[in-house]
Amino acid sequence: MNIGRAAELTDLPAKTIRFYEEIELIKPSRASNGYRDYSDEDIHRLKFLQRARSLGFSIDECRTLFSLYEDEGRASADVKAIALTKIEAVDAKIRELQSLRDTLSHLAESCNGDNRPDCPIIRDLAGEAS
Amino acid sequence: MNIGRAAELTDLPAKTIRFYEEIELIKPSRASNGYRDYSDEDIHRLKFLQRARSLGFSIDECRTLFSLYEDEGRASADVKAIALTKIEAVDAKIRELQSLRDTLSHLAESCNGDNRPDCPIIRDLAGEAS
DNA sequence: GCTTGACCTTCTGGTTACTGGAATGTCTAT
DNA sequence: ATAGACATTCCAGTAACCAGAAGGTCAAGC
Repeated sequence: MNIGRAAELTDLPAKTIRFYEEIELIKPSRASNGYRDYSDEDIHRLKFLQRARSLGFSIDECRTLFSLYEDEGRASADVKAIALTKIEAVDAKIRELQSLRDTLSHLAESCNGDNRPDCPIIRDLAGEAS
Repeated sequence: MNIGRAAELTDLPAKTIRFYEEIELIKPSRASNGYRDYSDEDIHRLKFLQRARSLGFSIDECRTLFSLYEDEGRASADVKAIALTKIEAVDAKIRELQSLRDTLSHLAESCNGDNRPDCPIIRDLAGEAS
């Protein structure tokens, strides 16, 4: 099937699908007219990618997940380890953003938000003690 | 003063300081030997940038904050609006990450993490119903 | 005067994961 | 024959830098 149909089925933009081919995540065959021709197996891989990416895994992690997927002798511990590492990274990011959020709200709350120029946010950025 | 000293004072890598010049956030003068020469005012601007970036403001937002900083007739409401918008964006990102985290922990928890190949995480990615 | 090492310069290319657009070719239907 | 929807490749741009190469400058020590 053509790339347009593959895009529909996988919820991925055609551009992205071509990109995945360029970085060798998939290797669809070509029809006689030069158009890419996606098999059900290709679609399956693309869906796998779509899901993994939406779960926050990087392209490189997707490669690893792919190889585990294809490895019938895999240990589920290896897959779980990747997931746990990702969870830790997400947690760290959340903590970072929450701390950011706290600082920003403190600053915003202390600002009158009126017509006058005096502003604790600007003072903070300028390094002046509040 | 030289870029190395500016880097020390502002907690920014020299590479980053050169980059900020390239995108015209600062315009240090040059000494006769061609070396960049940073004034106290330059350092002040760099520190402002460092702080604003660490608070999560984009380079473009930094430009706006700079112009507000320099505008003696600014309304603090304008600054506050930027901060509030940023807080909303941070909140949205946090919510997104938390939802991600939930999905990932569910998957991880349901995985034995042993030597056997059977793995609900892989099954999920492969689109198989659990 | 010469060397060494630390510092500076510019320039190019890489990072992540795409996205947009131009120029061109193909298919399908009227 | 022509229009419109699709496909192709290739180039460039996004955000905010970082790494490294090739080379110039400076201060200290011998």
